Order: sequence, then C-alpha cells, then structure tokens
Amino acid sequence: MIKKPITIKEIAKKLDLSISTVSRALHGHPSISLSTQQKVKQMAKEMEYEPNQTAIFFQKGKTFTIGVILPELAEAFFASAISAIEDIAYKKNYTVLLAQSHDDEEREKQLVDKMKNHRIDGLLVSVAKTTANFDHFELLRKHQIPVVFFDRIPPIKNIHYVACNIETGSIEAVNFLLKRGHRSIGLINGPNTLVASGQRKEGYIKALYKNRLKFDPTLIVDCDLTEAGTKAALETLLNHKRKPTAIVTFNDYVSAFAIKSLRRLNLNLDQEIEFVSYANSSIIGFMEHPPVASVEQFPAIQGQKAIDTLLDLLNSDENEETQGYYKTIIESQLVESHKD
Amino acid sequence: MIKKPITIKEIAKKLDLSISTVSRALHGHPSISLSTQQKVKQMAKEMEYEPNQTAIFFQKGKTFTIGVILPELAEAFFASAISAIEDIAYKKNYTVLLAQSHDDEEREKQLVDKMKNHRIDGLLVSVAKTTANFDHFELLRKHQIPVVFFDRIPPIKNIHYVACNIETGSIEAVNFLLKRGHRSIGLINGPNTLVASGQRKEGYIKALYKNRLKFDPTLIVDCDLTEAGTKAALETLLNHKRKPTAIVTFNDYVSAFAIKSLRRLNLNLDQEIEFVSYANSSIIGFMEHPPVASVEQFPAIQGQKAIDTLLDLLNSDENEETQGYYKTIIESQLVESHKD
DNA sequence: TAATTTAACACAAACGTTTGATATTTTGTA
DNA sequence: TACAAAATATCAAACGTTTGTGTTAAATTA
Repeated sequence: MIKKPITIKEIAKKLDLSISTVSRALHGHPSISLSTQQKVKQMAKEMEYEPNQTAIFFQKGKTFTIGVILPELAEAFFASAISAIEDIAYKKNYTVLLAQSHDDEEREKQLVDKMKNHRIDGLLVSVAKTTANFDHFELLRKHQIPVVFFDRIPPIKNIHYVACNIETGSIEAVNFLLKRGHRSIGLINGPNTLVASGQRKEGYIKALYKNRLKFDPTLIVDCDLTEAGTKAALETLLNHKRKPTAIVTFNDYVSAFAIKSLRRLNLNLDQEIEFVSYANSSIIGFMEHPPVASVEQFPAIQGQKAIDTLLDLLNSDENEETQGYYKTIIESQLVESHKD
Repeated sequence: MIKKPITIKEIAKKLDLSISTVSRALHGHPSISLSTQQKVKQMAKEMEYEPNQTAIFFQKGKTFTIGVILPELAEAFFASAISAIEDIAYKKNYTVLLAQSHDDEEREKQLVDKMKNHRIDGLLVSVAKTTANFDHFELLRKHQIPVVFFDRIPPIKNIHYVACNIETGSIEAVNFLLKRGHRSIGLINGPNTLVASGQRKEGYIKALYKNRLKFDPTLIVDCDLTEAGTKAALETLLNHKRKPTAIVTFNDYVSAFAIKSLRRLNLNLDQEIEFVSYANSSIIGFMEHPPVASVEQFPAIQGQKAIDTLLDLLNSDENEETQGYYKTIIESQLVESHKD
C-alpha cells in the first residue's frame, strides 16, 4: 500500500485551520496562540508529518547542503578530511554532497557545474593536480556560492583557503636529524611538477642554510613515488660520495619502500640510516622499522577549519568584498614515532 | 554586483513565448517546431541559463540523489567503497549524499531520518556495529525509498543486500596453509559479538572438518583488535601445547601487530610461523614481513554492486513485493602476497 | 468549399512551503 | 459604551519548473 507523504495542507484541513497557521504553529511563531501550537504539533506527530525538504529548499533558495570535491576518496589523507568535515556538517545540520575529481580537471569542472545546479550553499575543494585553469570556481562567485579551498589550493588571489605550511615541518625534520648527529642528509622527493615537492625542497634547503651547512643539490633525488622508483632513488643516494646517514622522504609510503629495500639488501644499514617522512599516516604503526619521525599535516584539522570558515561565510550576510578573505595556515608538525 | 539566476520565465519574456514553450523547447519536445527550439536554446546559452535543480527536484518529487551511510569514512575499506559508489553515481548522473554513523545506532537513526526528509531517491547502508533495532530502515519502506545494504547487513528478512561470503575465503585460507604443510593452525579472531568473527570461525572450523582434521577450540583466541590485545593473543598461542606453525588473523592489522611483536621477541620465529589475514589492505605492501596471504573482501566491488542494484530498483516501476529482493553475494578470495 | 486533422503554441494548475499584508477577534482603557 | 491596541489567525503571492488541456491557424482531406 503506497503511503503518500503528509503535507501541512492536510493537517490544516483536519484541524480546520489555514495552511499558514499550521506552518507558523510548527515553527512556534509568536502570532499563533500556544494552544493552537500545541494542537498542531500534536496532530503533526499523530499523522507522522515530515516536512518536504525539497519544497523548503526550493522556497528558501537554500539547501543546507555543502559540496565537497576531493581528488581521491580512497586516499587516507582525504578520507580523514572528509570524515571530519561530515562530522561538523552533521552537528550544524548541514548535509554533505560528495564527489571526487580523480585529479582530472575536466571532471572537476563538471562536478562544480553539477553542484552549482544542485544549489549547494557552499563548496569545499581540494583541487586536482592537473587543474591549471580556475574559471569554473570563479563562476561560483557570480552565483554567490562561497568556496573554501583546502590543502591543495590554487595559486590565485582573492580566495578563501585553509592550507598546511609544509616548510615549518620540513625545517623541524632536518633540525631533528641534525641534532641526532647526522651531517649528510638525503631527500627522496616527489616529482617536481608537484607543489608539494617544491615545498619540501624549500624547507630542506632553508634548514640547512639556517644551520650554516652547505647544501648539496645532488643529495636530493626525485622519484615517482612508486616502489621501484623509490628503490632507484635510494640506490642513487647509497652510491653518493657522501653517503647520507639520514634520509627525508616525500611521504610515509616512500619511507616504507626505502626501508624495505634497504633491509632486502641485508646490509644492516637500517641501523645507520634514519628516515623521516611526511604525513604521519597510520601505516607507521604497522611497520617493524618505522621512520624515526614524520611530518604531520593534520588532514582532519584542515577539513574542520575549512568547513568552519565556510559556515562562517554562509552565516554572514555581508558579501565577500567587504569582509575580505579567510586565509588559514595550519603549521605542519614533526611527530616522533612511538617506540614501544 | 549580485547576479540573479536566469529563469525560463525571463527567456520566455525575451522571446515573447510562453513559459511552457520554453520549457518544452529546452527538452526537445516534438510539439515545438525545430526553429523555435533553436531560438530558445540559443537564447538560453546567451543568457547563461542554468536550470534550478531544487525547483525540478521539488516538481518531480525526485532528487537524483542517493544517500550513503557508512560506519567510518576514514577506514580504508569504506573509503574505497564510497569511492567506487561515487564513481558510478557520477556516471549515471546521480549525486551522493554522504554521512557516517560512527557505529552509533542513534546517529544512524537520525541520519536515516535526515536523508528521508532530504527526499533522497534511495539509500545505501553499511549498518553500524551496535545497531540492534532496524525500524528506521523499515520506515523508509513506507516512504517508498528503496534501501540496499552492503557488507554489514542486518539479520532481517526481505531486504536487498550485497554481502561478502567470508566462509569461502576462510576455507581457502586454511586449505592454503594445510597445503603448505602446517598441521597446527591458530586463529586470532575478533570479539565474538561481531558477526564477522563468527563467519571467520565457521570457515576455519569447516575447513578443518573437510580435511578430516580435528578441531581444537583452544587454538582460537579472541582479541579486541588492538595492538596490546593482539600481543596477548599471540602469546597465548605461542604457549599452546601444540604451538601453531601458522596463524589466521582477523585482519591485516592484527597480522601486522602479531608479526611485529613476534619479531620483537627476536625468536626468529617469523621463519616458522606463517600468517594469513583478512582484507588484503594496502598496508601489506608496506610490510617487510607481510602475511603470506590475505582474504580479499572487495570493498569497491561490493559498493559498485550495491549502487547498481539500487539504480535498478529506482528505474523499475514495479514495487518491491512483485519483483522480490536482490541478494548478491560476492565470494571472498584468498590473495597470495607478492614476493619481490 | 466545408469539414477534419495536424502542427505549434499558450494557459493554468500543480508540487509544498514560507511570509508580508490583511482580516478578525479579544482584551484593555478611558 | 465606545474605541484603540494587542492578539490571533487567514489570504494570497511567490519560488521555478513540468505537464495536461485548450486554442488557434495552417494543412489536409473529401
């Protein structure tokens, strides 16, 4: 038996009241007497009335929905970001419309369009690696839909964003290794097309300079982040004339690969070479020989701050020009591995 | 300068046509001449018209949105499931409304309610561990909103679901170890409140019986899945009078913990004890001494099948009773670890 | 030519809710 | 008692779109 949803109209008819009275009663409007409010609410409950959100969305021109576009949902970093975002959205009674770009600019563009038509109230984005043109985001501005970028932010002015300062963590990492007595420190970096690689490199270099040590560019080796690539990069460093006693790697996975192949070589070098990596992801907890430390980038906090500022934006009626742009920087932080 | 969204009304006025003609023209309705169709579409493009989805949703009583409720977005298993789900939804022009229950029954209930009011077209759920009462899902039935459960399915009749048969993989796992010569095989299982634990245990026992081996219940140790708990469970097994030469563990993480603590004991036992676990998660690739095999549960495929059947349900106008219930079982599968 | 079909479009209701303006009733005041 | 003020409830428009039914003129048929 098909059961049609109850509307306020039917409640009105049943109580012999007008539609507007019922609506106002349900909202506790002061111009409705308490007694009728009671009656209406009572009847609504009895009839199992459920407000039709699509009607409300339409009528209000607001959906209480925020869009989230991430590069890859299956990546731990973004998974924990979206998790944090959803938590806050839930608390604030917003709903999350989720999509992934798979690091494809065209798809990202289409998603933005789709979400715009969905009349999301605001958008959270971590942009795709390949995205070079940002017009699709500019378009949202015209439609008065605020956008907050996070982690992977576009290199343009006049945007709201939350990002992580990799440099601080990088400097901490190198300082940490220096303090432990290392004097030749290698860097297995990612492809230099990535902003993230540049940031790591900068921090690495700065730390050396600050410690009045000279920087040897040949101690930096790029790699494609695969296991094979990592192995190759590692070997390059092992054959270096000033063989490093410590290595900073682009992320925990690279460290894992490097440590694994080091141990395969059975040189017992793992006692002599110490690793520091980025991300501080959970795999560290499962490694027998984890890197001694990892630079945490706080995906959950970034996501949280991002949605916080978005909600802020949504609840202020001033427009963007007058209130300026939110720019939040999270400091990355070196986290030493637990020994147990 | 605030730019109000263009409506078909304005297009109509500009072209001196009726609203309905514009609407029909944009949809290529046969009763509108090709020439006016051209004109209208042209004008729509010029004026940068974008259909107001909320109005359409409201009007049609359909949102082209499907809700997805998962226990934990940050868990690798669910992250890859949602990733697969979103991909298909995107292809079929549906949108995904995402939420996580954090394994909390009350929250799950509220989410179902919220999504119902959002007028989602259908729902995909992996139920919370604690959920004992399933009335909130029954409620959706009254509202004609189809639900497809996946992976964590409720123990009730008359539902659509996609699930993974753990037993086959479990039997494979034990057979595999037997074939490798092991005769005493331990099982570090999860808490027996979990259905998943029961399934593993059943498979384990069945495999032994099938091979005419007698089953020793003391070779099964429950644990709370933490590192400490795993360690304790491992020690119990090591002290067993028939010390196992192979151990099946609840999941890859438990294997990782166990292998780690085994190596800490420095007994070189790792050469003698082989592990097989469940999930085949990515951490295996980063372990120096991974389990020899792992039972893959195909989160992406489960997610994919789940949304496929949901879309099927949405596109058939017959109601549930007449068409019966979809019950899809994915066979789990033992995957041997790569050696490289 | 008159009757009939067809093509092309317009009209208006409907979806469920909110809300500003208005009407009615009650209460208070002089 | 008369009148203003306050309290309470109603009316009706609006949000943007779709769609069943009318309407008109042109094309076809007999």
